[in-house]
Amino acid sequence: MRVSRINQSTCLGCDLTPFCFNNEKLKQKFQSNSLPVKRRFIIKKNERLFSSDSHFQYLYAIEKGSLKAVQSEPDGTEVIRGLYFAGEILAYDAIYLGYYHFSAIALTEVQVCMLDYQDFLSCLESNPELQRHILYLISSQLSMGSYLTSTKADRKLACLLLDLSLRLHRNHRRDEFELPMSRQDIANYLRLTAETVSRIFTRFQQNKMISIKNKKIKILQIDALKKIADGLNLTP
Amino acid sequence: MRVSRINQSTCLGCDLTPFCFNNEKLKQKFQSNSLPVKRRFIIKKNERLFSSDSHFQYLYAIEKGSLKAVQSEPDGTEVIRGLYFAGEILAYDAIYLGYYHFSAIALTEVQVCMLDYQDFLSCLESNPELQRHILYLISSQLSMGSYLTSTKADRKLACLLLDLSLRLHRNHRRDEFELPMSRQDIANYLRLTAETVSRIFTRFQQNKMISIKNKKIKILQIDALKKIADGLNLTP
DNA sequence: CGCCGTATTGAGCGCTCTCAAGCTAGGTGG
DNA sequence: CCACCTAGCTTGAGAGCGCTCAATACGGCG
Repeated sequence: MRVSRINQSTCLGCDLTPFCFNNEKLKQKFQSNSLPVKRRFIIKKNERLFSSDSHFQYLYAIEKGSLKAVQSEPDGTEVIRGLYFAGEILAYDAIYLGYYHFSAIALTEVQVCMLDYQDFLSCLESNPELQRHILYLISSQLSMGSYLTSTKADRKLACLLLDLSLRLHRNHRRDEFELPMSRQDIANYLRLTAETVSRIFTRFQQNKMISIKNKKIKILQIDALKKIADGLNLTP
Repeated sequence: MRVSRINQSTCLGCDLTPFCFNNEKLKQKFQSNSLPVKRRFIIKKNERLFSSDSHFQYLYAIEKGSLKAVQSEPDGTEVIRGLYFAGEILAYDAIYLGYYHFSAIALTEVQVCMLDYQDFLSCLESNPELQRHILYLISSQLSMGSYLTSTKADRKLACLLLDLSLRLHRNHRRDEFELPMSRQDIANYLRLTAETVSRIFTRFQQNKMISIKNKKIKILQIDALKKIADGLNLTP
């Protein structure tokens, strides 16, 4: 992994910012020598943050950019098991397993911050607010990507677009955004083919629900999109 | 909800047993008046433990029996979002939402134990071991049911059978067990139809991988079943 | 024994996949 | 500047898997 250390002062924040180990609040509570080891760095597009099956030691906070979680199937194919965006924490599932469940690969240039899990646990002991917060954060992961179980391709794609429109900008929805991934990656994540994704995109455009220019997406009728995401066909 | 209080001495254990509030270890640490409110009771088959959208207050530990997590879709249909078995804790996802995401309905007679979440958090503050344990438990939920995203019906069903063979007996695999649910429930959970489930069951039997007598399942060739679960067709 | 909900089996349809052929955008070199 | 190249995207035709609808078989229970 190529690592460029960057200035500490450039922190862009994440889900743990209110409890960040750099915060003055926490500095007062702990001796500074007990603060978690922390490094912040940038990886380039298509580079790997960590590899599947490697030993779990760090949680990663994404400050900027997007990542995909890639898992190898027994038959050799690779499936995308998750998408992660700026502000989010990566690798909660490894807490249980003890190793990373998947490889994390940058979809764009990515700025991350690594948190030593053991140090994190030490911090947790004397910080009840952080205890509550981390349970809250992990709990939120349980309902993520539940739309993947849908059997309808247009429904899955509508859900993904709504998901992206929120999560690409730290849960502030925007009706205009840039797809951080290829059609093939979208298809892989949704368990479809790139052809099907392409066909549904054109259908959505014909219905004037969205417009697409390369990777630039604009949601034109969010209510119509939400109806499809809810499994309600416009023409039942 | 009909509730039959039962004797405290009949506790059958759960994932939190090593840290149970009844444990002598913990009794020594806390004043007994600060111990979480706790009730243990039994609900009958098809009865509801809690309802979707109702206010989250309790986590539930299943001591005995099986439950399904049922969610209503906007179009009125109901989908099964999860299955829960003896020893497991229910409703982690509600921590984030503040309300229950789904209704929990008993597939069999069920014995549960309710844990007030606020009291649980209070307990957590002074118990670092429990802090680690609860993160471990919630983390384990993140990889649960990941096979639902598979697109192949036989693969999903093979995964479910292997899942059940483990989780029905507190993670001790048995090659012989009783299906706790109907074909329709299986189909609903796997996002298939009851007909497809039935057809695949007969195919699995013809291949001598399993035998079925009503709800009694016996796994005859676990390796063959695992190959299908891994997405490796026997005749590629 | 007869009833009714559940499970199995069959025939035909539709959605998504497969395979194959164009198309577009962005980059390279003459 | 433009011809070319390549990877990604789009579009089309046909096949396959799971769904729909319908009929039949089974099993628990009165």
